Amino acid sequence: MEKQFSFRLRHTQGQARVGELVTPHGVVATPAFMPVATQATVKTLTPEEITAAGAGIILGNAYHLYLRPGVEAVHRLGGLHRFMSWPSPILTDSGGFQAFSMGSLKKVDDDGISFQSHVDGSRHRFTPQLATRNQEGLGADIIMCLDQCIAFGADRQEITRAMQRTHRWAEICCETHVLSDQAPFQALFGIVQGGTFPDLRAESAAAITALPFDGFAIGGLAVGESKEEMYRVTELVADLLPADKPRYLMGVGSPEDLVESVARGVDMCDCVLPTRVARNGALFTREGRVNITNRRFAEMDAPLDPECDCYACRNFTAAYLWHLFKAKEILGLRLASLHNLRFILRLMEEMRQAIAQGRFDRYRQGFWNRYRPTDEKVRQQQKQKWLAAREG
RNA sequence: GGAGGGGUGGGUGAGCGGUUAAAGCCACCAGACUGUAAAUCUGGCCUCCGGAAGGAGUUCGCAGGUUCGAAUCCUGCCCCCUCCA
Repeated sequence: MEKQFSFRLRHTQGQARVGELVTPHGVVATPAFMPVATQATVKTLTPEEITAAGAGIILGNAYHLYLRPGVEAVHRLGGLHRFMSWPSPILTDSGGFQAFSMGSLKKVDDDGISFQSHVDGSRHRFTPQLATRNQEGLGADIIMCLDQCIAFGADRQEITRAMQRTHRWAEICCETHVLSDQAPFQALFGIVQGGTFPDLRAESAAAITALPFDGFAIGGLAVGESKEEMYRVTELVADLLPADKPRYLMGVGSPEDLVESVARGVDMCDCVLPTRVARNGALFTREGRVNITNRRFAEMDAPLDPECDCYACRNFTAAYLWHLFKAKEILGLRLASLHNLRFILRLMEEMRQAIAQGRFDRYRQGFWNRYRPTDEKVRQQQKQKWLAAREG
């Protein structure tokens, strides 16, 4: 049976590209941002709301769904789309990233990842085969290879070993998936690793693009390196990926990073940032991020962002959002999530349009003329503190 | 009228002679969050100087006293609460 997945490149301007992902659940315009629905839900939002915000594809997580409610359960309940009542395309992550983010609960060897459930402490093991079968069982439109993600700061030897494992696992995922009866309905993406070492990235890109993948992801970024480094590696890898396949930069999603990634030829991104940050009161505006809990919003009798067309900004004042957050009302989390998602998805729409019309450079410049990102030093400091707090 | 308990920083509430400008929690003020162990975490929060380290000055109902030293002990006064009449 013929593969029900393809990628069509429509326009390019410089490195930036506009295209379409054709999947069994519909066509997605790229560059696309995928809101993250880790546990079969984009936290606080309904599928209708996510769609209304402009999302054409979302990301689910095979690690979390494997643990709860279980791949078999989702399968029996009609697959992930039906289970969560999401009609559009879904991409699932393999669980490789969890092995990175869950610290002491996991142990990686050459053949897979052994880990303890963060839910009940039970012991499990993911191999490339199982990670692939899990995602086949969930029924996503696009599934990801199991890979090993390494934190920034690891030494070259460790990065190399993780990269080599990722390559070996990629072969196994390909071999496993091609035999599946799901193969015609699912795209399989490989993941390039290699940290911030240019030669390792090149080596990884060569190894991964040699395999019969439907698309290619850049993994192992946004894990602590500076933005300059992240952009540098993104550019380097994107240039080494085939032009006729989609390129997916994993885990990236601040407004400025999306603009810079698209400028370097990235077609897909996903990120928890817009929704997570929203739940903590940080909202995107054209000028940068603001904390809605700040005193200055207490009596602002106007939308947070008058230029925003999201449900929250069309219907409520900043003062009301401030109140909801101060009172810890659930609606605040929902409206904030809706706003940030709409901000990001609109940014993507605007970029697609700008590229198609050959004015992306100007658009990008216009973005930077207004947008002030968070101070890099502050980010690094707080990140360290966050990690320390989680350990202790 | 009789018996007892208590008054601590915006709130609550530890402390009961020095290591206490005074725990913790809440509130308040700010910051962070990038393939979600996240509606979480980190700072600040008497006043003044300092970016910070730190320094100086005023604090534990009010007024006296004991002591080298008091939120902590003593005396008086003012409030509050519980039980019995």
